Amino acid sequence: MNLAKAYEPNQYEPNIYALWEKSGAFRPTGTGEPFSTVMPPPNANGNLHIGHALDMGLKDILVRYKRMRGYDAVFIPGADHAGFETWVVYEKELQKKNQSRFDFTREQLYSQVWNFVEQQRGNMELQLRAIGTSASWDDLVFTLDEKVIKTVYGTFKKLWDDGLIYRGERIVNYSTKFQTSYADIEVDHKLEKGKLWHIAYPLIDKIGEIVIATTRPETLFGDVAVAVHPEDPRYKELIGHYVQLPLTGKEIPIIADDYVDQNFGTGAVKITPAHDPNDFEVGKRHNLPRVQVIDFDGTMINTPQQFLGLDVDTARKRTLAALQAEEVIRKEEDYEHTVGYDYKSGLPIQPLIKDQWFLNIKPLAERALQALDNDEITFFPTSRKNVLRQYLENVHDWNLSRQIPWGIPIPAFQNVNDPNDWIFNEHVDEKRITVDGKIYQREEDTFDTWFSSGQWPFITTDYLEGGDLSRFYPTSFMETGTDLLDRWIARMIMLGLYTTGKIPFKDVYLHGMVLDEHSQKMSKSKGNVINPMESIAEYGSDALRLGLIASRSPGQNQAFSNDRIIAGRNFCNKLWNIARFVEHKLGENYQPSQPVAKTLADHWIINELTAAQQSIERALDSYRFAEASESMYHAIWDGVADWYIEASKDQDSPDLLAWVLTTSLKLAHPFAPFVTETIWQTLPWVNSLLISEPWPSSLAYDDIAAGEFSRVQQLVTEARFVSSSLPGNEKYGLLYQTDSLIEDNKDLIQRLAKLKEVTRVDQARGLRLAVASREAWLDVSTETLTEHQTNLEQRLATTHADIKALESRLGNESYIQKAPAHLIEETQKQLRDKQELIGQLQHELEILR
RNA sequence: GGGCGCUUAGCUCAGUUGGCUAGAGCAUCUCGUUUACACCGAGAGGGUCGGGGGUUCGAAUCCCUCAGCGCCCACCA
Repeated sequence: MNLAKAYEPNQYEPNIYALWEKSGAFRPTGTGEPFSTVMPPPNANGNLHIGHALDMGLKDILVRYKRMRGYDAVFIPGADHAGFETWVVYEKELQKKNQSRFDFTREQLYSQVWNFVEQQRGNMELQLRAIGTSASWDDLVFTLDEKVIKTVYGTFKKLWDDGLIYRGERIVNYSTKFQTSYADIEVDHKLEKGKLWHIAYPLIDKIGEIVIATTRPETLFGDVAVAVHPEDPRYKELIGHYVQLPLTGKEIPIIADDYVDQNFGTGAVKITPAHDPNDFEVGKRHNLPRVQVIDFDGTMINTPQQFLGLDVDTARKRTLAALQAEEVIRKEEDYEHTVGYDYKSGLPIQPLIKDQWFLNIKPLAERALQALDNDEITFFPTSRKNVLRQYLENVHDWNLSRQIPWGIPIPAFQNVNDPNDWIFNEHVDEKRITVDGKIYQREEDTFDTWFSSGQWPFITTDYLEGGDLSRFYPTSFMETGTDLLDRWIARMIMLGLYTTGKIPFKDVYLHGMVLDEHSQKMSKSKGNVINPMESIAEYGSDALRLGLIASRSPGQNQAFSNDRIIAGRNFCNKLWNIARFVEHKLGENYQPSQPVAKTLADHWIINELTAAQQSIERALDSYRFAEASESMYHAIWDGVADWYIEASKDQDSPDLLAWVLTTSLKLAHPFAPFVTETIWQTLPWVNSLLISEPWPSSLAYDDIAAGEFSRVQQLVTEARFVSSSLPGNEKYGLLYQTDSLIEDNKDLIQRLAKLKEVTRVDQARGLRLAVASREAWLDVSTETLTEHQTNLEQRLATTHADIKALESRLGNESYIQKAPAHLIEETQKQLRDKQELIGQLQHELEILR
């Protein structure tokens, strides 16, 4: 088969993927030790970004590697309904049509979004195929599949029965833009320069005033008290007295509470239970009323007429103006504090009171901490374990409720006659149900997406049901972005341990962000996004994968640019051309016999590839992807292409050449699946899929012969180096006296070192090559030789310095006593070599003088 | 206020428990059309591993300290 001169990935990739998929190669084989990894489900209606390509690439390398090593390997794919994310997109669609969520019932909205997602869902899955993901598609799970909902309800019920679920009125993080509450970790905290206003509240039954300090004057209308520290001498006597709230005339009490810090602000705090979590707690302790002045849509309510309906920002300005007019602002100071922002809209989060479902997660977190303490889960990088521990030690109750229709409905019903009577029931498609003669109305909220995602490993493996894939739980390898450590990894560990009693995965690998070439975050607005699909179209899927994993270490954000993809593309082309050479050399009908090493180069390349294989294994077994890929890259490019292929032009060893090609393809396959399989399919002697081939097995070789080839290399390298440093671009001849290595490899040496000829002579002349244990001269004229003298002198000087260093190391008694024997031996050998070299160089200089 | 990480060649980064002359890709310079590949080959230059101190026979690697940068967590108005 004639291969084109350059590898054109687009011509082959889709067919190769189809070939794999049709053959069933992605499915677990059922034999061997189980190895499993679960896909962090990409948004079903989204497009893959560069992070996904890295994410999937890393897992796919491992799965392909394990598969070849004989594991019963599975990569379980998924698709995420991405509750809130998708909802935000869909709500925009509604707005375009001038519609609002309030025009529809939950069921109507749910089915509308379902259709919306369904239309675009194929996209993401096609893209996963384009990046070469060898996922077991038959086992794909969508996060709204029935079995997911069933399992989630089961978990919810268990938590409910264990008394860990409660419904309560709390201050929640509320997005007034999207009209839903958030979990704590979905709030972005930003440090901001603001103001602290000191406002005087006049006393009612006494002369004087009390000055409070606040950053949020607009919430003043919701004030129900002023709190001071019980021991504060400034205010002690005022406790129990009343003040008049400016602008409203409302009378509110001065109360005492330990929570107040005497040293902050004025030592007097306005208490607004409806709009501040601390105040909420104070309010509960003192049995204060709650006055909500900011509505769920972000506008003012329950205020004097002039402020009604204003947005928070405007309300603040007008309030301040009004207070100014009443002359009650005593001071205005600059103040830096953190403000919570909606991670999606960028608008401030409002703390508002809402009835929500909470999970008391402390007991689950404690269990997870135990697992961490027992090292049941290994983290890559290890430092993330402490980050996770810190998070687990500080978790607060988890707000599970979301006020959006696109998600898994919370299976709870409320007694219409008794608001405190809630029951668990799965009939969420009915608005009202009757149980024991009582009528119950359903909860309209849905679950936080992460509540179901947190159960992903045991859902996708059907562990609770004991399904076909249940043997894969706990999963072997979990890999995702560092940003998901708390929102996903932590929850999977907690919910996995709680529900199954087992850790959900043994190893966690976290990758950093893929940044642009200037280490900036990629974003559409900056226009610095590298689109994986465009890269694939231009350079090929393998090129992208190779480029992404190069020089990348776990947990570290790293810059990325097209250069790396191009380097990957070039490597694929190199592989391609190796194959082209080999196939041409072997002929169209070649059928290999058992390969046996004959030439020195044969022994050497077996040694090289075996060493590379071992280093790839070591690296991949500890998830050092970049290192594994680098070993593979250099073994093939430097070892196979630059030396072995060149050598094989002179010394024929067809069976071994075939072995070298197939071994190279196998070693490269996890990293560059498409090009290796494409080549594999062109080999006249194979009738299989590379993806299902076993990992290479070793071949016998002779260490000494391999070492001999290294000596040829040394000679060649020296001849090249000296030739290139000589004036002009002549080809020189090589002269030698008695040297069987040179004698036996004349042609090879001549070709590799680009020599005019290699000749045996009785009387040597010219320039002696500085290679230990070799007697060889470049046949140069006397003039050239003279010009080369400074060169020689320099080498002599550096060699002297080297010898000195080695001698002093060996002269150090502590070194001899404490350093390992092999190191000392090595040092001694180095010294001997250098000494021999210096003898040769000195001899050369004497001749010149 | 806590925690994590980074500082190594012009650029972007590797460097596993301390141990060969500290590496890679890209970039730079010189030479080259040898029947796989110019998406190539051969060769070269370029680093006191952020500063200082310590432990050690030996430190980019471990410890202390200083400086600069980045990220995450946190309900003090």
